[in-house]
Amino acid sequence: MADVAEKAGVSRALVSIVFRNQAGAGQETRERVLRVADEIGYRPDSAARLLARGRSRTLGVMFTVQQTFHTDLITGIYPEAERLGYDVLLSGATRGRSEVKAVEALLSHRCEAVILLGPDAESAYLDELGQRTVAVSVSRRVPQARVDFVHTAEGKGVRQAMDHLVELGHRRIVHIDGGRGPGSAERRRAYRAAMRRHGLEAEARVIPGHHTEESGIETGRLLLAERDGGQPLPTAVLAGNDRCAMGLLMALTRAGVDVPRDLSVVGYDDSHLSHLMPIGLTTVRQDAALMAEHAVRFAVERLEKGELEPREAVLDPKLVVRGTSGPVLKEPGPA
Amino acid sequence: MADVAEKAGVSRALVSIVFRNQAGAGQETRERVLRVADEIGYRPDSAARLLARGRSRTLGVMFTVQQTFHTDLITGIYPEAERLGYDVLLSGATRGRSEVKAVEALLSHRCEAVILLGPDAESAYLDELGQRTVAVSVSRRVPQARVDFVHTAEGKGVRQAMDHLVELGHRRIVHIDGGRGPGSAERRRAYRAAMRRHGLEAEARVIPGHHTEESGIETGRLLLAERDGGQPLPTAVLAGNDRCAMGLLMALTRAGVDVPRDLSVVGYDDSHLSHLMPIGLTTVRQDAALMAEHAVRFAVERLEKGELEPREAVLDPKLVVRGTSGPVLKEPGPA
DNA sequence: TACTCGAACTAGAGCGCGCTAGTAGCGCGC
DNA sequence: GCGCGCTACTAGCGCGCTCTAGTTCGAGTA
Repeated sequence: MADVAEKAGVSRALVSIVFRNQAGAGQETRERVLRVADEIGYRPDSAARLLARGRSRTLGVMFTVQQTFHTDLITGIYPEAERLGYDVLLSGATRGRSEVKAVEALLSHRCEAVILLGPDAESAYLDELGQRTVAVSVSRRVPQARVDFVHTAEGKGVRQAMDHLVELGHRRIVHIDGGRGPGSAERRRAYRAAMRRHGLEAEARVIPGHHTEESGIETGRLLLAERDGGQPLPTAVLAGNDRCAMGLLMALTRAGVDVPRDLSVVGYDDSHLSHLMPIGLTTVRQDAALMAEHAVRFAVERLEKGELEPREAVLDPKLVVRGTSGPVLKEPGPA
Repeated sequence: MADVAEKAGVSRALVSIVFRNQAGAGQETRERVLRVADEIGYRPDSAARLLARGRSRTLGVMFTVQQTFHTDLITGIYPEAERLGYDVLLSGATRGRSEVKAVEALLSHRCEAVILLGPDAESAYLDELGQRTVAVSVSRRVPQARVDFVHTAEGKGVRQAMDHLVELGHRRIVHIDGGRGPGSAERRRAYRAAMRRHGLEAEARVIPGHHTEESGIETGRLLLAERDGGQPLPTAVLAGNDRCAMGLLMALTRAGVDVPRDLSVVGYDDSHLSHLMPIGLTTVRQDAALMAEHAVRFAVERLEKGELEPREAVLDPKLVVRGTSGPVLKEPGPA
């Protein structure tokens, strides 16, 4: 910085002003400083900057590396953060790297707030985190903790999906749940409620699963095995999320089951995977861009408006009917 | 820090020593300092630490948000970096956020080196980057640039795949390439060479594509349309990567084409997607963990051993035969 | 006793910025 | 001619830490 100042024939302070885009520098000087900086290859050192300023204007984002929906969220976080003048740091949780570790990395890099995408950590930890810093949880509700919360109205989404299936004549509708994954409990509950509401209580069946392709495949195998054992296939499956639905589809299609003729499949998320299949996945759309926007805004507002109470944003999901759901054919007689 | 020092009755320097776990402090004092720090809730400020130390011991990783193989690499980068005592910062390129922007973010956060996963930026930029800092390119060869390079021997991988297919009796083998994606040029060249070597020059056909599922689906549609127009399907397809192979599989399976009976498909990468399909994707395995390890090690060694020349690591790919490749049935007569 | 030596500790400069308080120069109105 | 306000710029302190070059002190050695 001193070099730039000298070479441009100004003081360091002026260079600082130029780089902060602040008033107080002539147009001509401004250009000269920028040109010289470019020549030298100078770039403001954010460590020093944030030390001097006392603020880092940086948001940390914790995500799970393999979750495709998280990448959709990240795609939405960047522009909104930039719009509000914040930097974004990513930290991934992987098999060998726990969420806690990922979050600690963010904090030690001086993030002012952390945005947690579908966190799976214990609520006690999340609460403590919320006390220590500004935290936003996306998708995962943490009832007692001091964290903002952004999610879609899971119940509403499931209800729409179920109404859609029932309208198509489905009765044997199975739900693969997402274990203790974010949103799973709500979806499970809504599924049960919908079955009850449609008088299908007796048919209700929740198969334990996860939010992964593997889980879908496993369930597919299970259902096929049952069929081969004489038990009829369900006519529709409501999967825990799109990845699970994808796995299921692969397993079933592979075994000659025609989707949606023999069986309808509905996913959840509308992650970018959903468009991929030639016939498209019928799914409950969570607006990732909008969720990301809310998460960023919550964090920034808490940072800038002092001690706000944590808030909650509930977005409306929307059923997107594509090719994997269709009317029930004639019910085959009891096997 | 000054508070801690005062309350513990020592100098700030001593507190610094304790927190850096350095020699030069008595056991008793050490404990007292730590206890006091805990009471006050003191945490060393990494910004100041970084500024004072002049080194951040942080590696920046630029990746493309939707590329599943990148997530495999990231999973491998974390543990190796930790082992060598380095922090990792992630920065994603997305639709609205160019690679350049992602890299600049890393640099301004004081990363000492950047690891670029399958970079797509112009070589001029990469070279400039290599001059300015320690840079490692994974998968993408940048001939003239001052960057380390980690990749798999693309030619070898393709050759193995092609030998496998030819051995199974395939002759009409088509290659969907990856455009100007990392490794694509090498794979394309190796495909052509293999066809020539097997005397199949006349059958060689490269269909332009990308490293995405969409591209596979599109190609699937194209091939099906050609079939419906009277032209026979190829008997095998070598896709540009796994994602492309996946898209292709979905399109074909969906249309009633039996893989591998009617057509064999081979992918590239062995990303975690490959295991997913019930029959498994035959693919060329790139060892993500090993690649990640090399990339990290290159970066760290260049950082610590002064002005080393950029190096290149070529790993051996390995054909993984799973369920999507099989022997050619009787060749149907000319349509 | 006089010294050496190492362990335990301290003073204080400096890392690269931002920011406050200031100065220089200039056109303006009265 | 004077004060006024405005723009363009500068001096220099301080952010919270690390690190070098010390100082102090007690034990060991001749």
